[in-house]
Amino acid sequence: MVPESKQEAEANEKLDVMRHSTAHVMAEAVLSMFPDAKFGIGPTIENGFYYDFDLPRTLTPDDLPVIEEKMREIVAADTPFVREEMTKAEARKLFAGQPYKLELIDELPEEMVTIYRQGAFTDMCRGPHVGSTGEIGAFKLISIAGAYWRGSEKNPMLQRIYGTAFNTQREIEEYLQYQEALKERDHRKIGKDLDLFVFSDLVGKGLPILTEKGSIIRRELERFVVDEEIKRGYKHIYTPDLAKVELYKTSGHYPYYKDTMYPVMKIDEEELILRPMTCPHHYQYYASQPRSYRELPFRIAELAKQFRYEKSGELLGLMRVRMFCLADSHIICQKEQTINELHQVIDLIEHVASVFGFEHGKEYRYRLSLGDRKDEEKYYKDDEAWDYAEAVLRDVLIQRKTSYFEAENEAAFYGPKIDIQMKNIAGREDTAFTVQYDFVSPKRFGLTYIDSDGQEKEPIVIHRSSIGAIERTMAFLIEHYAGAFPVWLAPVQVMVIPVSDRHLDYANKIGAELKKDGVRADVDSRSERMNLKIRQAQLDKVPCMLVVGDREVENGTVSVRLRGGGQLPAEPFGRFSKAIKKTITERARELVTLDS
RNA sequence: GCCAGCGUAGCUCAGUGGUAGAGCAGCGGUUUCGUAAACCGCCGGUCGACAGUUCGAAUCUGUCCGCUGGCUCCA
Repeated sequence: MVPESKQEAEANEKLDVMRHSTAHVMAEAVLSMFPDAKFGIGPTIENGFYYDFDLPRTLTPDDLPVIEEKMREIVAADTPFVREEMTKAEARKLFAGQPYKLELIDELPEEMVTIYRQGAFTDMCRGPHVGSTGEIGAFKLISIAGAYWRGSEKNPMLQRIYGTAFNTQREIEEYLQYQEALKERDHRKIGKDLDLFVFSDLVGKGLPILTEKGSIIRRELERFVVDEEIKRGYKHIYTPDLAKVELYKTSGHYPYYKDTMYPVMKIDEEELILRPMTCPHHYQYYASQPRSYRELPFRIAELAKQFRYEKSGELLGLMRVRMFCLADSHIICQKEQTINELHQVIDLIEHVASVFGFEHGKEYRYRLSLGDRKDEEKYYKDDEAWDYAEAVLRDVLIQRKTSYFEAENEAAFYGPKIDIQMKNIAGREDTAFTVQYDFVSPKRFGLTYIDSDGQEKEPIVIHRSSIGAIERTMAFLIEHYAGAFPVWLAPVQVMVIPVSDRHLDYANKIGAELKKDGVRADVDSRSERMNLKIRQAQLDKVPCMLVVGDREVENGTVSVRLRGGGQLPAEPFGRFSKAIKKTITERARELVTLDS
């Protein structure tokens, strides 16, 4: 998101053209292997390209080097890319045996289409392309995947080949090495290495078990958010994870969520479901008594477990699960209070993000998620309310002078939202936090308040999550810190390491004192060498190691080794203890700062 | 859910038709050591599950379960 210079922009554009041409060369290679191949589309993507094919047999990874070899021959032959224009009628004749291309031709608004030929391969394509196949740089085919034609599961599934291309072989190697390095940050790998969470086939997929260490992190996050919200005027409550299905029919969620809800449980003439959302429970709390305008904004918050059926192929570690805990809230307010409330919500989210060290424009970006007036299946019908709500959210973002992007067809059924989008290590973007404007629920539930003029009026609801779904936020944090958590989140904050067994008493005394003060300190009392203990504490990413030997016992000091490898001179224990406690309460990201 | 690949000890992995191996971890011992791996020994697996082919299956086939990469979907 750093603005690129003119030269960079030109170089990137050139690279993009070359990648697109590489996709065409791959298509030619595939055509030579399968003369009956039907072609889908073959665009460029970040770092490479893909092409979708309908082939007489499924591809295996062994096919990739064969295709690559064929591609190299095409590049070596240095055949020119030839551009041609023709009428749609002519194009239909040319692509008579290509049903997918015919479909695309039919949908083009222009009368003329452009085609590119190179060697035996002809494709309908806007271009541009490199002059000839010899201009193609270094490339490598990466993987095979299934992909529905035009992205709809109702369409046939095509075979997609992903490839990467750069100007030089060296850049490819660097890129591949970088990809390998990213795998080391994958929260699933770190979760296993640091023993943060596990899965059991018997418990079920998408249902993580947090270990003791993982649970410490979660508890810290929960304490942090609950305290912060209570400070900011939220009422923190508990509501049941189950509800009668009628609740969700009343709320209007049922038709939109029935595919993602778990089946109804019938018991004693009642029909219960595991809740996919918390909102209707919160409305029932609000509606339990008549409300005055003096009580608004009425901010209800809960760490709410929610249950959603996600297709098995969509599950991803802690990032995508079937039961998650959302730091959820519903703010019921007067229409004229919404803008101020929205600012306060975003202030809270930005505060949380800054404590985590997530930077706007780097780790996250704002997405204004809009509805689609024409899609009455997916969105509640009320054009005027949509226009108003979208304008309010847009104004809030503009008032904050923050950059954002707009996305059509990403809203909730009850209104537009501002989503805080974060990228995971694999480059996939997900919603971390969300703020939603809801003009539907108050009507559905008959939520009202008595205004100062004694009239009964309809409020607005703002749905929001402050630290998002805790599982997902943990996943983002694990990847963000690569497992090296700031002290307040670290499962073990201090590891006391005696140099030899005779220093154990002193080590235990220090450990006990830290624990008494609420510091998560462990003593590595095994009969092992100090070097091994240091190594293990390093691998476990323990922020502070206190090495204690003869010198420390004698002087009542500790020798502080920091996770980064940095080492502080021997410190009086009291001074270290004070410093670490300060680091923890402040939720600082520095490991320890010793006052002079 | 769909397409493809994968599943061997707690972890990382070797073993491709003749009946299972390494390193680390764990356990027992020796060592008592100053900032990222001391040494010796031991234990550990119905090779994801179930069916089939075969004289014989970790290895071949089928079904199921799980994981990985995509597609679709989403906090």
